[in-house]
Amino acid sequence: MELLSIGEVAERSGYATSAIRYYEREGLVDAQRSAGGQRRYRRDVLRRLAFIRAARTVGLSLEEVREALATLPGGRTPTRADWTRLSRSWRRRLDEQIDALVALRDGLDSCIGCGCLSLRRCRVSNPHDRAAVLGPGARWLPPLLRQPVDGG
Amino acid sequence: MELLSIGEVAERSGYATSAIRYYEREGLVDAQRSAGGQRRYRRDVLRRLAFIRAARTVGLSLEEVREALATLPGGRTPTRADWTRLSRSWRRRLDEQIDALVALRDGLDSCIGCGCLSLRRCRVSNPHDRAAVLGPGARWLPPLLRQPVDGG
DNA sequence: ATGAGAGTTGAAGTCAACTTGATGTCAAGG
DNA sequence: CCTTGACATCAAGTTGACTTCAACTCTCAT
Repeated sequence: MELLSIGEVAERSGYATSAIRYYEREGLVDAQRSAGGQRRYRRDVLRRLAFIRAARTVGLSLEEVREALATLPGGRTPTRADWTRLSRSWRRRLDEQIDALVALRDGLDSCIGCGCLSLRRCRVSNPHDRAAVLGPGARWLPPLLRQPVDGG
Repeated sequence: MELLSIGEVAERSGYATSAIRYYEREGLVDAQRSAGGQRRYRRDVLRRLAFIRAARTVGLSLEEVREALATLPGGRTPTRADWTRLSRSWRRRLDEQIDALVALRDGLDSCIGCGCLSLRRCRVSNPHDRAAVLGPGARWLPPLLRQPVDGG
C-alpha cells in the first residue's frame, strides 16, 4: 500500500476524518488526490499529525501550531533537532502554567476560612488582584485568568 | 443609597453589565425592579458575584457554579463555613490540575531528543497513552486532555 | 457489474460564556 | 421641560476547533 486514504489516516492518527479535512482547509496538512478526487496521503502525514497533537496537548492553538510548523525548514519532516528546539519552548510554557496554578492554589489556601469573598481583600475573587496572583506569562489557563489586568 | 443600579454593581464587581444580565438569565443572580422597570440590587449581590468570580477563576463552569450555589442553604449569604466547605473541593480540583500538568511536563521531558513523534512510542503525541499521562481526574485542562480515552 | 461502505463538498451547527447591535424607555441635573 | 446618559429587551454575533448534514460520487470485493 503506497498512499493512505483519509480513513486509514484517521484510524492511525486518532483524528476524525472531519478534523483532518479541517486541518487541510487550515493549511496544516496537505494531500494528493486519487483519479476520482479522493484524498491520498503520504505516510509522513502521520508524523505531522502527531506533531500537531503533541502541540495541542501542550496547549498551543492551531494558529500557533501553524507558526511552529512554519519554523520547520522546507516542508521536510522535523528532525530530532527541530523537535528538541520546539520542546524547549513548550516546556517553558508548561512551567508557566504550573506556576500560575500553584500561585492560584496558594491564594486559595490563604482564603480558606478567612471570612473571605470581600471584593477588597480576597486574592481569588478580587478582579484587581488577578495579575498579582498570576504573573504576566500565563497562557491557556481558564479564560478568566487571561482577562486583561484592567478588567473591563 | 439603598439599592444599587446595574451600573454600580458592574463598577464594583468588575463584571460588565451584559455579563450581569446574562447571569440573571442563567439564574445565578437576581434583582428587584424599580418603578420604571430597571434592575435594583441589594448590596449582597456583590458577594454573590465575588463568589462566582472565585469559582470561575478556579475553573468551574457556570453550570457547576449554579450547582455550588444550590448547596448554599436557603438563599442566604454564604457563611464562613459554607465557603470553607467549597474551598476544600476547589483546592482538590486545583491539585488535580497541577498534577496533570506536571505529568504532562515530565512526559514532555522524556520526549526531548528521543527522536520522538512516533505514534507508537511517544507519550505526548500518542492518542492511546493520553489517559496514562493524565490519570482520571483532570478537569479543564486543554480540551484535548479531556477527550475520552478511546479517542474517537 | 453492483452494492455497500467510504469519500466528496459547502454550509450550517455546536459549545460556553458572553458581547454587540438595534431600537426604544427611564432618571436626573439644569 | 428637556436633554443626556444609563438602562431595557431580544436577537444575533463572537471565538476556536471542530462536527454534522444533505446530497452526491468513488472504490473495491464479490
